[in-house]
Amino acid sequence: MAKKITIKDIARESGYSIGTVSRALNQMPGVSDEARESILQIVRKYNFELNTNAKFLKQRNRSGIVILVRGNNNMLFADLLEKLQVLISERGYDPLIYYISEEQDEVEETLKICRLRSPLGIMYLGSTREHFRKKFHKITIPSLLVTNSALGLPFQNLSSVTTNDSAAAQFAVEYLFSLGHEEIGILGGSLSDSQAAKSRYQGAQYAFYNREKRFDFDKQYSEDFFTVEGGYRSMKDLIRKNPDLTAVFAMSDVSAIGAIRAIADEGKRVPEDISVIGFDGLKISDFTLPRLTTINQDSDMLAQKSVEVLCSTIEQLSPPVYEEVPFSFREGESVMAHPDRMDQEGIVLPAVNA
Amino acid sequence: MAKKITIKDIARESGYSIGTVSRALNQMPGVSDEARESILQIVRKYNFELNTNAKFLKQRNRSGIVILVRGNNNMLFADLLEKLQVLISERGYDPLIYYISEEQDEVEETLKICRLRSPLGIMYLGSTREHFRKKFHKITIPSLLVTNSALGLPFQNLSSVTTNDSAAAQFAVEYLFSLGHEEIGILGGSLSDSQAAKSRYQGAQYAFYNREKRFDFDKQYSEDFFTVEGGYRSMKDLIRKNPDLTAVFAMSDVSAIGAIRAIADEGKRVPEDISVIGFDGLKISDFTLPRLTTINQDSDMLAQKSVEVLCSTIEQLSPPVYEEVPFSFREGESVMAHPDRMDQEGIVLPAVNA
DNA sequence: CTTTAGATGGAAAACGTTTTCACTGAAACG
DNA sequence: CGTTTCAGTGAAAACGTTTTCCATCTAAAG
Repeated sequence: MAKKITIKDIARESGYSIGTVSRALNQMPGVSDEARESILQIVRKYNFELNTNAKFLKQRNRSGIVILVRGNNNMLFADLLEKLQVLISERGYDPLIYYISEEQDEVEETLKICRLRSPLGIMYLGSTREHFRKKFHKITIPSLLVTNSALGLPFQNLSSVTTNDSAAAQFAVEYLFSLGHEEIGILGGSLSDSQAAKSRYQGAQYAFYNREKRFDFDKQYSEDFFTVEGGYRSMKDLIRKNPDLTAVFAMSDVSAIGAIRAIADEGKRVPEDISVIGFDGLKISDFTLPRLTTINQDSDMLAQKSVEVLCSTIEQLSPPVYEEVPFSFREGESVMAHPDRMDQEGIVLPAVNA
Repeated sequence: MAKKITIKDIARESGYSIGTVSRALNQMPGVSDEARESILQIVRKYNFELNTNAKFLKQRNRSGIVILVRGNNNMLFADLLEKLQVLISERGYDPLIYYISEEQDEVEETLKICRLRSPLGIMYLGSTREHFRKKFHKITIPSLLVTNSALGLPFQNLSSVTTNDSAAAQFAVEYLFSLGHEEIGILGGSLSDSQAAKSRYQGAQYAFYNREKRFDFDKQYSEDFFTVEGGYRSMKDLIRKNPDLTAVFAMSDVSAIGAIRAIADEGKRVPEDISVIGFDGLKISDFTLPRLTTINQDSDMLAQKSVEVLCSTIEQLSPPVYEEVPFSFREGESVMAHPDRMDQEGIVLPAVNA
């Protein structure tokens, strides 16, 4: 490798000053077309590239937006990620994606990243455990939870964009009720760690309340990670605690897939013995056996709103926003009417209202 | 962000000079234990970290390694990504993740990224379409294909780390043969676009050759994207072309899941009517109905080797390396012996030899 | 002719490190 | 005791940019 060629060399050879070359290279105003052209020619000749370290050192990365993904098990994230990245780029920001594992401390990692890259804002995909809420005050740049509500949290720099989890969950459970199910189980992520889980749990509770049904927490609820294994374990747990279960609301599609496996391993069938409704609307769960009946999250709109909200809080230093995106319903084959209700007459679907 | 803290601040607070702090932080000689300890304490207190841009600017080296993910459908990638990122960080480099969609021109995108970030190297997750191979000469920095072989390509800066695709595919098909299947179908990604697909196809052909079986391309092969939908379509296609099929080798787990759905939609059962063997060993495919029998890719080792190879080519400008990682076999429930061969006696598993 | 304003371009100060060099004081040596 | 040595330290010069603040130069306006 020949000696590294710098902007200074370009300046010398072109006869213009360093400042002018820099401006020409960054398409800034204040450079005549003539100068620009002659500079670019020399740049091309030497295949010159600005040194990124110097560049970023100087401008202190004033364009980065970090997307922090925690625990990549959630397949919805993969979909969201790509869309987020594109939208962020389109707005002229620079998307920086980081993965951290479940074990790492998201606040400390955030601080580390901030120190390193000084981003303008941060998006969190999949996280608000208790811990996070306790330490978040350390973070002062505009932030956004995607998929977990920040409503009610006392942070002036933390917005959120979520599906209308509560309404969606309520719909899901009412749907099961409307099909004649009485013994309905709920499984999903940790209520204390995941705000999404909490909202969905709450929505489910409304459904019980509306129907004046009793909900026995110990016999009808089980929580674990939002993973296939988690769903599997929860379902096993539920069946053990309540063998009469005829329907289950799983708070994510992957959990549902694990749950379906668990049901099969217990020698029962889906949906004949136990109906399962999921949450997410993953592409893959439309191809499983049985096809999953599920609540569909609108990843396009989630991504779009997320970028919109974060950028506007960055640009205008506005107060936090808690946006909700409507859900939709996707009918598969994993839910059927309760055997006592096989007439199918008079089943009225609850309204899909976000 | 709480005001940016620099080495200067550490120096002031510790009472030592900037130079000493720098030496302490880089475990260089010439610092007393006492000074080192007292400096480190303050560093810990503020969670201070050296600014990489400044550091690398001074040292005249760069630190970025780009991971370019194309088409995020492949769930294996999510797993790999996190591991790659961690390993790259551990080596002192700076992982930069970019997603591009299937439609974008990966070479042009790479060049754009290079202009922006001047990375030291690039890893490609999931891509070597024809197009890529045609234009790759434009890229001159050390590169690596993860999961697609670059063996035989005429590029001095392109290495690869793959599972031993050919051997694995050969094993898979021989396994089906050993269970008495004769009418075996193959489905997967595009042979002209995906080197992985090509290698797996080749391996499968060896199995046919070894058994002196004829392979009728038109009736036993169908290709589509490496997605659930792709698998679904291919399987439909295969069944139409060859209704007597009793076993299928799917070149990815997601394809296999789509294929299983297609088989079900045709009114047949897996594995009673058609056996399906997959490729990847995704966690989720161990929970489907039926559990998928599959070739397991060792994502840990893939990640580790990838980082190792790319870093060493970066550091030593060494010629390209084409590393292969051994596969393993995971038995599920999606494969059974051919009805004519139900005795099960004398079935000898082919050897798992990568 | 002046005056003014708008382009254009240059000089130089950052940005946060690493590293060289020179300077300490104290221990080791004769 | 004087000299040498040496580990430990600090000061300051890079590293290659961006960016601010001026200084020109031109052309239009008065």
